[in-house]
Amino acid sequence: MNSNITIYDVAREAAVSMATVSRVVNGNPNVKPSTRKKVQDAIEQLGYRPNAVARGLASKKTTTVGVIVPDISNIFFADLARGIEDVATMYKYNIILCNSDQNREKEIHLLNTLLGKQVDGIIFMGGRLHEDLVREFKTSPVPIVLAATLNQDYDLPAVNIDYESAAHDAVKSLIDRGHERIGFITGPLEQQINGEKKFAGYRRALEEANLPFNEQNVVLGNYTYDSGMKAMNQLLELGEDCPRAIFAGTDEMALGVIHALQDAGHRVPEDFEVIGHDNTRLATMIRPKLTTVVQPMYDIGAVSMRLLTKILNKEEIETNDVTLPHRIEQRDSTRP
Amino acid sequence: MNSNITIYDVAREAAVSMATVSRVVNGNPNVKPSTRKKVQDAIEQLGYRPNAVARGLASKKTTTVGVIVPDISNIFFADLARGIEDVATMYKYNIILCNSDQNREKEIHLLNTLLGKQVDGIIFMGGRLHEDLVREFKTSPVPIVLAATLNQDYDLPAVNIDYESAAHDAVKSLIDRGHERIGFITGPLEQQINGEKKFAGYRRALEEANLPFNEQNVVLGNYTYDSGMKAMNQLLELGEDCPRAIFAGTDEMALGVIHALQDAGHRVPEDFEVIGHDNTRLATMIRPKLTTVVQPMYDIGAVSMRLLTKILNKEEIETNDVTLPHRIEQRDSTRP
DNA sequence: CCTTCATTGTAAAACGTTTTCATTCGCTTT
DNA sequence: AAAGCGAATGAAAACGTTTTACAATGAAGG
Repeated sequence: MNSNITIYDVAREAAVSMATVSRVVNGNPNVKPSTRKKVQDAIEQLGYRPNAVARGLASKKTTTVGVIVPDISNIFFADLARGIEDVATMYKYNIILCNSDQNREKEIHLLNTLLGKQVDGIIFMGGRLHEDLVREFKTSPVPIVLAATLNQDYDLPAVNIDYESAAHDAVKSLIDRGHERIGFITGPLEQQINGEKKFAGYRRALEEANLPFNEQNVVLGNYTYDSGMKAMNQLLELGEDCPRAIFAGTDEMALGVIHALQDAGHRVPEDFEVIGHDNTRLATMIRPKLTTVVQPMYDIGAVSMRLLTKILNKEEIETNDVTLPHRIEQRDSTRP
Repeated sequence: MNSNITIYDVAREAAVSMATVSRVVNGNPNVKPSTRKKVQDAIEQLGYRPNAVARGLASKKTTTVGVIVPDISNIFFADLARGIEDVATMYKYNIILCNSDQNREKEIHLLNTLLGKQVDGIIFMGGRLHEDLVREFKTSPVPIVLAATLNQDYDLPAVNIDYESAAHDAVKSLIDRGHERIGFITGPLEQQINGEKKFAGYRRALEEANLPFNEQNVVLGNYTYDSGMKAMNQLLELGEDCPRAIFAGTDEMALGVIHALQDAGHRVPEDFEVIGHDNTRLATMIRPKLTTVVQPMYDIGAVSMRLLTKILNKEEIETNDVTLPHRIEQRDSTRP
């Protein structure tokens, strides 16, 4: 309809130059009110809609940022993405969303695609940061911030919670309830967040209570419900030695744990206590409701995007590496 | 690093014209192999990365499509989005993702933003299509396809399942089990999908079985878990008259229903049978596992995007209005 | 009434591609 | 050897903005 009408048409209609039209479109104050009015009327009349691509070329700003997540259909990243999008909207940015499936080559490819599209910045989420990816990040022509993603050297802008401490708190709360054997169902240990952080927190809590670490109590999952069930069933095979308190690395796995337990005829929290991690909406959609570590995904997304805007605007920044607070939400999968 | 090097630099380095560089970058066959090689080497050497914005301006194609969803943090739309993104990637498109919150003004605003960004097409999801939005859609300079979204006149490209029939089947299966009072927990009736389709299916199933329609058996929810609980509790207040079979408009509400029932000391499926709708991943994350109508969200997304690419490529199209099959996934919230 | 300095407006040069059209090149064909 | 022809290349004009460098206008100061 109006997609073929240009700034030049508006200029002609309003009998001014295109620079003037550009000024009014961009809110430049150096335009006489009467002229502004004239131009606005012309815009209205013609149904003019500025071409963002041309604008991007001329100004070298696209008001678009790239977002790379492992998988948007994962409730966890979906929440994060929503946080990002909300503050992006607030600052007039749009989001190009990409799924990486945590695949290193895809990640690099997506990064290059996004840079080719001239995004003004990028927000990245991923489990493991390969060195070559980090290298690319560091030489990127636009700022990149990590959301809920650790990098070895902590020298990239990032927003996280303190995973070590969160895991520690969760496990300690279980210990404080009198448990001596604590199961830990974790995601892949290659991922720093599991292997270095949550796991360390688990061990620290044990040590502080002078409890022995027993390898058979930690079992690997892959974040999914099914893997949580499977992991719990594996623990149950320990028989007498099976831990009666479980800390699961994600809520979804925790649900699997609880159902595996219930399917085997056990009661939660009477026979077994379980704590999850993330506080996704799932946590309240199960009976018993899940006690869980709250990782504020939405906030992490929002703060990441805000941090990115700060960098883009060259605002003063206290710290590049922000740590958001966590806490444990007490529900019914642990005893009061 | 390389973001300032242009096609012109490559041309100089390879001692050819920029037109030739453009040719090799775009895979134009009319380039002598030796020249092609020379250019590719220069590209490699300089780390040249084509500027998609300039490209978009010159070619009037951005290989970007806009996606408008009510709320990406909703598992339902997240799945859909993943389907869209996957086939978009397949066809070398990127996705600009926007949340509308089903807000009419936001929807219109987003549409205009996307058109301003010169997307090649748009995929839209939303509950209710206001007339002015439909008008904008019809005059849009780029194709728009509706995903899991109805429009009154069925004259826009769209991908859906047959909601009326799906609801009918669900309710009929309940009737076939001997129920005479069937509860229907629905989303807002202004939304065509509920008010016209699912509701109609519900009534048709009743009629076909010569069962009376009773208004008190249908109660409104807003798609959320909590609203499902609340709705069920409201039904329970009917006491003796409370239906013992419930059809819930979404899985999430169905979970709420089941938990409301369990919290009140009832057993599912022994005392009450429940059928959900959508078959989100939630369906298997509850005990009893949820019997539900499967609406293939991922597929709807994927097919929508595929349809869009067909339109963009001017491929032959059988029909603009595609209906995907549905079925009922039998699980444990209904008796065998 | 003439300077001088803001204030507004203009013209034109970027921005980095694609694309059109013309030209040149390297071979056959005659 | 000339002509012809398709393939390969190049020159330059879009594409629709922003931005820069100026010019014109008008008001204020002397």
